[in-house]
Amino acid sequence: MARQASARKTPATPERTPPRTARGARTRARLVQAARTVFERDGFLDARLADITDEAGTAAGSFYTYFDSKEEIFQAVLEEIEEEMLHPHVRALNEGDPVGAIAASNRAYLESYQANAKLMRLLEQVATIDDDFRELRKRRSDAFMRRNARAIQEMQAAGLADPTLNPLLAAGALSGMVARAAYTNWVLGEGWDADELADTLTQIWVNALKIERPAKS
Amino acid sequence: MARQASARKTPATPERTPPRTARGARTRARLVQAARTVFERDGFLDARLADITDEAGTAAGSFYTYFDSKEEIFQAVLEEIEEEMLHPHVRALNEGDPVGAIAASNRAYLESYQANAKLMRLLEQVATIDDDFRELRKRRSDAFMRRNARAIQEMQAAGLADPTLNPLLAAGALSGMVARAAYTNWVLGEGWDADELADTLTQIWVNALKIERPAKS
Amino acid sequence: MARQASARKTPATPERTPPRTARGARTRARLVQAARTVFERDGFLDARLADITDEAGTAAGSFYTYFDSKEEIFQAVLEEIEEEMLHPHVRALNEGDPVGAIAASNRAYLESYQANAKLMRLLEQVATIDDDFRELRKRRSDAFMRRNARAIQEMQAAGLADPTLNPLLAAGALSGMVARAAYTNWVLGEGWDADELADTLTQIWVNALKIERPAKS
Amino acid sequence: MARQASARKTPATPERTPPRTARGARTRARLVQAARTVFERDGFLDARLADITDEAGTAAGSFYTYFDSKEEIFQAVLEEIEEEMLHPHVRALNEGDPVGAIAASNRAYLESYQANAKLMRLLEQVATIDDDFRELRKRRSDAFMRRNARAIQEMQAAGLADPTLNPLLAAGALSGMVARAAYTNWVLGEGWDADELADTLTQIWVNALKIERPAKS
DNA sequence: TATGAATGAGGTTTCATTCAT
DNA sequence: CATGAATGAAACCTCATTCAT
Repeated sequence: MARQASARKTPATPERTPPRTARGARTRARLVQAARTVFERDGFLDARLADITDEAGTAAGSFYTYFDSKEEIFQAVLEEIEEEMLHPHVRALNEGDPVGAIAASNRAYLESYQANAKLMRLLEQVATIDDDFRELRKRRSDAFMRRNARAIQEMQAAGLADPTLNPLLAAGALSGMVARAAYTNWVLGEGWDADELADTLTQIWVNALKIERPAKS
Repeated sequence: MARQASARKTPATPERTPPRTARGARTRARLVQAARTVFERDGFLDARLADITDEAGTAAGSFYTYFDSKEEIFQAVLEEIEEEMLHPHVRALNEGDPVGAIAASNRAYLESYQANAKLMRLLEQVATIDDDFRELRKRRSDAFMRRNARAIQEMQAAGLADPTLNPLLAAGALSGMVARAAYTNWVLGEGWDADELADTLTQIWVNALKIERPAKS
Repeated sequence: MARQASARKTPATPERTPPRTARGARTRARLVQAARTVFERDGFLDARLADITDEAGTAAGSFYTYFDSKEEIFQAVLEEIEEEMLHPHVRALNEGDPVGAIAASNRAYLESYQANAKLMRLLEQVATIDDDFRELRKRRSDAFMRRNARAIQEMQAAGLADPTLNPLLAAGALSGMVARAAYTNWVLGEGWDADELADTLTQIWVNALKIERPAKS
Repeated sequence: MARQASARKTPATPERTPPRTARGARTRARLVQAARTVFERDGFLDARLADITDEAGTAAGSFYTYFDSKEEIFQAVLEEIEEEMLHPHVRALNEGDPVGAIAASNRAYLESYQANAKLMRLLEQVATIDDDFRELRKRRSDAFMRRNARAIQEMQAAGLADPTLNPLLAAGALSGMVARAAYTNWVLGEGWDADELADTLTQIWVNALKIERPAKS
């Protein structure tokens, strides 16, 4: 009796037989789109599966053709927007112009955050609720941090940055600062001016690392 | 999953006839203590009122003698520990030794955060779930931020800090940095060394403000 | 998230905090009574928990105050009628009059079976569906069988029964024969005359064991 | 739990347009084979049509090309194995050697039961659940019983068996005994030795009928 | 015929909240 | 005030069955 409950909500297991039909793909896409709408409107917790299927215009049962849980469809929502959402900006802290690189990086992060503010708020909520997503988020910012740490090290090696700073910690702290500022401004609705904020963050970053502006202004 | 949609109960109305008898006061205290235990163990969402009354050793119905909702008892938990938890540290950014003051402030914040890590994680969760608590938290960090902004302004006026920084934004960014670092380290479990972290944060703060170390105290 | 499912349907764990109130005891009793009614009317499979709570006149949720599953309340139904149902008859195969003892035993079994035919049919169904109840039933008939085996051995030792029979197997086979005949007659509705059936079973039993009728008739 | 209430689909109407093409015949056969596998593995109740079509490697919808219900395909499974399963043994109770005939009959029954134990368990379950299959099973054992009854009558007429026994009832009881013993041993897993069991059953049968061993064959 | 997605009724389960004792 | 049982509105999830391709 009693069918075993199959393992649930695993961002670690994205495998699931994808739709084998064009119609299936369309339905799945409608569900993911609907989920995003509902999640952004109601938050993860208050979203009911029925809301999602209603919004998608499918029967309640159809949800389970593609997903096992709210977590799983949330995962799908995230994947769908991975690119537009994930810091696509840190290209080059270590070009010829470190200050410009930092400014560009910060600006890119803030813009992307602002553009996806609803989603970021959502992520913040889910990370708070679900350990798997917390881990996911942590892994991502760790990667981001490590990249920044490397950049700092290189600047230190090049004699451009304060050599007494622990590069990993400094990277962690400064990356966190930017992330937190974005959160404060667009999720909590602080109401800072986006440009001023970007400038101040960059200024702090540059000051903190004691970056020597090369000859040029 | 389920979990009823969180009814908005306002932390703005903490008034409620307090227990009239000694027995009542004791029961209420047991409930608050139990709530803290359960919240810290299971998180706000997964905590059921039944868990709390069980832990407190009272009947389910007794809960409503003192509280109207989970939010309200959470509020009570927060109040009970207001002192031990809330930045008891920002005493003196503007003493004669600004660097020392910043270092002390940061250290105090981190220590307090570490000591109450479970609770902070909890607050983070609840703020994510309940608009009223989000507001509450924001008001608090706003206050903190404004105090720091004033201190920065004073240092700028005294010629001790980079005058080109927007003091409000800088205060917001740097306060957020410290808060985020604490969260990363003790909620997400980053595993940084507490002393090194404190030192680095202070160093960044000092660098960022370009604080001139006075001749030496 | 997601509260763990607590272990289910265990006839092995009859422990559960009993009602602490008279009202509670009454409600529980009403539920068990209702369950019996519904089970006997609809069978175990087709009985819905809602049917039971409706019949008992309680709210749907009240079921879970006392039971975790349909299996568990079925267990309670069984316990409630343990005495009236369970072969309370095999007192004395080994009295002075073995034939009379066998006749009495068989007759008692058949009468009890007939009186509880609906329930026996139910048990048969549940044992077929649920391994735990299959085990339960097996343990019971094993005990019955062993008692009979002992009686047979004693008769063999006393020179009253065919000494070449394996007593355990013979006891198993003959006990099973009676049980099966009862099942055939009152569950499958064979329509044999109860007295004739009892006589024939006894006659077979006596013949099979080659019991020497003592001097008397 | 759930499991839709078993819709009564009548084994009495096995007629259904048989597959018109060779491919159709193959698909149908694959389904029946798969059904047997799944039924034996999971039991009738826990078998889902999806399990069967998966196992058969066909689409879910294809099921309905050949069957209307789980009951109907179960019926087909039974028909497919009618021969190997159904008492192919009662050839000759009434030959010159009644004891030998009984022994052979019992042995054959037991062997066949053991060989198809999984299926017998299944039948037991389904007969418990579905009235039509209960009827089916009853009709079969009735037939078996009547044949045995005739044999007993003949032996009685020939002066070879206890003339005071009601031949129908005795046949019913003794046939049931064998069936029950087989069930106990191979479905409930009693663990008796097959040969000893066969010998004991035969011995009981012979004793019960008081069969006079003829001078010797 | 075969396919595989879509459907939705039906049942279960949870738990905040009320209420009689 | 305390108790602990009763309530019932939500939600979830399954799977036989239908249907467009």
